[in-house]
Amino acid sequence: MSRLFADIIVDITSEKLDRTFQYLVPETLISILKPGMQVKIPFGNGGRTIQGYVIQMTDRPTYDVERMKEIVDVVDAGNSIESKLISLAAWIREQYGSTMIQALKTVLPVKQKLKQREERWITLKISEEEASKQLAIYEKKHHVARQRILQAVLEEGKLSYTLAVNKLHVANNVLKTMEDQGILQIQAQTVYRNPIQDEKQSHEEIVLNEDQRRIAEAIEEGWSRGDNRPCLIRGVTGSGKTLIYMELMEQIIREGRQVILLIPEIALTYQTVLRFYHRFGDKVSVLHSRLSPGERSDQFERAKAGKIQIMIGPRSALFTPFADLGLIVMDEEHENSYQSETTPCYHARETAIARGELENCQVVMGSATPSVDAYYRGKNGTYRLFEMDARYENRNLPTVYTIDLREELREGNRSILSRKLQEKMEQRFERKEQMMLFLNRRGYAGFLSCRSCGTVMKCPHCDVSLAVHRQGRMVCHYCGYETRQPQECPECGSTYIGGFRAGTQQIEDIVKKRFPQARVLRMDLDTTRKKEGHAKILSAFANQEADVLIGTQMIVKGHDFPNVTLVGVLAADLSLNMSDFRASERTFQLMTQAVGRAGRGSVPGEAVIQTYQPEHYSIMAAVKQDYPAFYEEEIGYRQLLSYPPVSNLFAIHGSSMDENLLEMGMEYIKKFLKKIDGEGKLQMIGPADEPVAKVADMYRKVLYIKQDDHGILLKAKNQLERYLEINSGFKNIRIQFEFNH
DNA sequence: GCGCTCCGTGCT
DNA sequence: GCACGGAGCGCT
Repeated sequence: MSRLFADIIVDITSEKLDRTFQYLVPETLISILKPGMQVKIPFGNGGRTIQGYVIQMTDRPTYDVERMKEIVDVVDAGNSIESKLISLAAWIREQYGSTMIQALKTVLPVKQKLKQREERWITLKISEEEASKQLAIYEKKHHVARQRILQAVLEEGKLSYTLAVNKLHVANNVLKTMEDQGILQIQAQTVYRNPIQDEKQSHEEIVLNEDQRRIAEAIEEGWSRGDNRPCLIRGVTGSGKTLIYMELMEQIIREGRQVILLIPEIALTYQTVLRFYHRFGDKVSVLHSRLSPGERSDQFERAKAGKIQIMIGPRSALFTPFADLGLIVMDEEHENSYQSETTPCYHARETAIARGELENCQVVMGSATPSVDAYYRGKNGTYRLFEMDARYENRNLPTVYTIDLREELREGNRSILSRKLQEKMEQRFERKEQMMLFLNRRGYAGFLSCRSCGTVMKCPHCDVSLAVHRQGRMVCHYCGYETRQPQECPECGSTYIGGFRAGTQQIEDIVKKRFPQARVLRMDLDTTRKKEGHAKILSAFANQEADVLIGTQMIVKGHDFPNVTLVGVLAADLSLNMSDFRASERTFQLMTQAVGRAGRGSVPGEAVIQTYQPEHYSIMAAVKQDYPAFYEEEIGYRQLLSYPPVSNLFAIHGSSMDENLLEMGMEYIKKFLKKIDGEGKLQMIGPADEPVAKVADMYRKVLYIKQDDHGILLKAKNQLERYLEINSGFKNIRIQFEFNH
């Protein structure tokens, strides 16, 4: 009879031990033991017993069986926070395809060495006079190391410990002895940084308006009768969703439970956090990307110890180890920063709901423009859907002008600024009001369109636009279809045909040339690369040090400038023609946000949207700020083409330094999937090059699989995982999985 | 993370 | 030659 072995991870919180160790499974545990379980194992030479997590079980040993130790026992972790988070890691692993270690590391952050945030200082404990005497004694005794150190402390007064050891070559034990003798003092300054500065908590009474109260009460009423479905609030910008969150949070805190508030990284500004701090005081803590891993685990420790009740942060805050988590709030649910870009590629929305189910906690999401996925589930009853259409303080919607760029060209205006936009800009300069010009450019692969009739070159098989590559090639990133770039438009025959490639820099030049008096600020990757560059530009603009702010997506997300009364969208099509089935959705969201930026103060705002496709539903709906209209159109297309959320799309991403090997590997994967899929249930597209086909010398390909039933896809994924593991041919290919991304 | 071994250092 | 203690290693 063959023996059973278990790969066990010993202690995830230590960097040095983030790998597995193999143990024998005793007879008595064979039928009980499962991956994810906590076990007691002997570890190290001292024969001590510690706890570990079973990652996977196998009958093939990878270590000398003679030297292998046996699992002692299974630990009943019961309801501990760790065991809940480990179940969540197991869920992530299953859903998104990664190793258990990767999943565990995502969920339980690795502790950094303590020394990183500890700076030790050496000072004199005796008077300088006594020190001089001591120095003479050392000289006599030929204690050179002690002489050196004492001399240095006498001169400097204060000496860094690491400097003393490294530069002065003084051994640690020497310093220890001198400390013991009462000559030196070694102080460790542990820097605990609370991200929020101490500010006064104002207990101002906040009153919800009728709409807000209605929704808050409805949600709470549902909870009280045991309805644990996630809640989705669609409320137009300025309808006061935050107040509803606060009301619900207050309720949960009163019950003695804790809350996680997820917000997109980009919205994590001081002002946002301050609002919650004012309301909830030092119960609140904040995570953000600037925190070092050590500081991050500090925050998690504080949460675990019950020192805070509310954690605010980006998607990783989702894994805060609260003992009795009662509510996860997810603001701006549609934001794509909720999608993890590194393995495991989890989505915070789905993962939040999974955690909610595991820990019996509620999930509330909100957005002015919910993702089609979430709204679809709201409509079909998987989520509870609440809608608010009235604007808070009854501010008016901005007036929106749609400009057809084809017409502009026909009438002889080749500038990127339409005549309407120029006219509106002129007015703002006269009235000393501010304006924003928004270029929704993302990625580098441009598309090709006819400047005369607006026709966009599309893939004949996939209904996505073709991406322009070098040497006049056009490629479909979904199926790999490739064609030569035409010299004239296939629809109207015009030769005025080209890719749209203007950047923010060019636009800045054009604006300065047209309006020499303009004070212009530009915000894009170049100008925000420097530390705090982002905040500097925004505050300069807020202080009205400039009239025009030109930028990409980042300028339209969550920043309120009361004096901005005009927003210009330079080319709405740029995000519309990305080769991606979510292009329309993203365009609608961006347009809606952009338009929403105009007129946040008392003066009514205006917006100009320039486009080659003014009749496109996502632009027409954005102009009217009409989410339901957009959704109805969009879901129709998704249904027609079997895209998520109606169907499921499973992506297998492969990357390798060796292009041929990668191509072969991806074909093998396809063959394997065809083999296990006897009835032809899996609809495969590709393999094809990724939109960016080569990154840092790694070639990248992708294979898509469509299937209505998520379960069938999961099964195929699990079988494929086993296949990849067994076949050594895949050693030099990195395979990543993604669901519905 | 923890115990073990190795080795530099201090002292006689 | 011996005692001490820190650094680094390996743990299945």
